[in-house]
Amino acid sequence: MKPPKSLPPADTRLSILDASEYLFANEGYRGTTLRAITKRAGVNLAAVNYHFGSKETLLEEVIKRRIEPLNMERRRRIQEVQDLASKKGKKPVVKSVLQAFITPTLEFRDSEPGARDFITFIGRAFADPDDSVRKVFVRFMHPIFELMHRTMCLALPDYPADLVFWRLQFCMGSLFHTLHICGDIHMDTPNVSDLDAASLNALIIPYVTAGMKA
Amino acid sequence: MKPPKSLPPADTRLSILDASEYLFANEGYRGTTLRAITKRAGVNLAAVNYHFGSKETLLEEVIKRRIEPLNMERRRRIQEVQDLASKKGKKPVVKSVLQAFITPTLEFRDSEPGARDFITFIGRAFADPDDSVRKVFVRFMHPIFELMHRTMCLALPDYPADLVFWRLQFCMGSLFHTLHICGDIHMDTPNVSDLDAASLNALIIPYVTAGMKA
DNA sequence: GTCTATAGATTGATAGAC
DNA sequence: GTCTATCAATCTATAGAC
Repeated sequence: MKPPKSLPPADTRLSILDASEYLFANEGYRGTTLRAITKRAGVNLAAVNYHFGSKETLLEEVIKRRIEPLNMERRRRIQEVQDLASKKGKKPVVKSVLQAFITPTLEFRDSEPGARDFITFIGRAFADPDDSVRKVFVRFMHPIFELMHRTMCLALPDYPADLVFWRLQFCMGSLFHTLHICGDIHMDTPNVSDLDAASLNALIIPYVTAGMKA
Repeated sequence: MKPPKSLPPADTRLSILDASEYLFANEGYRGTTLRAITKRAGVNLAAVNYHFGSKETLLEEVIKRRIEPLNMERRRRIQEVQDLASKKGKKPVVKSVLQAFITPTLEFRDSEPGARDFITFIGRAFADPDDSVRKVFVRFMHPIFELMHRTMCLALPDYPADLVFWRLQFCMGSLFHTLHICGDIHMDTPNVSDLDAASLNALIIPYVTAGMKA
């Protein structure tokens, strides 16, 4: 044990990121003021502009911090499903492709403190009325969605690419809706917020798999 | 033809409702200022508070105007499916129950000018970071969702009510996501915004039906 | 009912001392 | 790097003339 040196160092930059993540997820980007962020982070108001330059740059950093490792894992699993299939000279399995995207999303939610807030944020992000929020998320998600689409087209070679595109959109809709209703700290929706990753996964995978193959 | 009397009368109250609907859908409730509304409506800034009392009451009226007739039609169709089934001594058909909710939603979108904006608004509403928006929509939607749940439980008597609940949520997620990506005037998503009600219906119904029965 | 003018509060951002 | 103080712009809402 180190001897206690005055106050804990508490990285200012990190505190701001954590506080912003919580507030952006639960009050929205527009509904979150720099004053609310710095108060929650326990830092000075001017610190946000010193460390991040602007509220918009802060948004970008909040998103980037979590989505890059998450997308890395998604990409790894999708690639794995594709490689395993091609090694056996078979098509990828629809269910496995969907799991490669959805399961790490749900697991990430329970993996570390704060990640749950971010996942709620994702759930709202594509419907966010604020342009800047949607644009940042779309920019990060577009490549991985393209990969999903290509892989799913391999799994369902007889389906038109447009149909696969729309069905993937329906899957995304189900997932995002689930993520934000589970994260809604303001609404009193009983038996919704207390499900863990495994239970949600067990509920959603059979549904989207059947819909995709319909 | 009447002789032109100075300027067209242009009901102030109605102009405000139409302008608010458009702006709430496309810029969000928080992102829409009373100044933007009155400018678009071509009326004086003070008119909003004179006719509606507050921005929040205006929100309520914008939603109520469209959702009451829409929910009436949904209720009528769900009831019809249920009655027809019980008259034949059979279970309601899963696909018909889903259609009774989804099809009027999509048809409403193309039924009159402005309705499309409102449907986009619905698509975003349940993920809206603003409490007041979610609360108003939830209040209007809760009874009709309960009716859907009861009817779907009749259609799938061997499925636990909780499972039916979650699968209905997944259906709602797919529908809402579709509604707002189709209405996104800011994002450049090709071959998304130009689909009519019938095409969307033909895409989504087989998907949600298969998922529901999975 | 419609208008101008403005109150009163809040916002993101910054200048400058320490 | 952190702080106080403050600017300039914005917001909702209202008072009061017409």
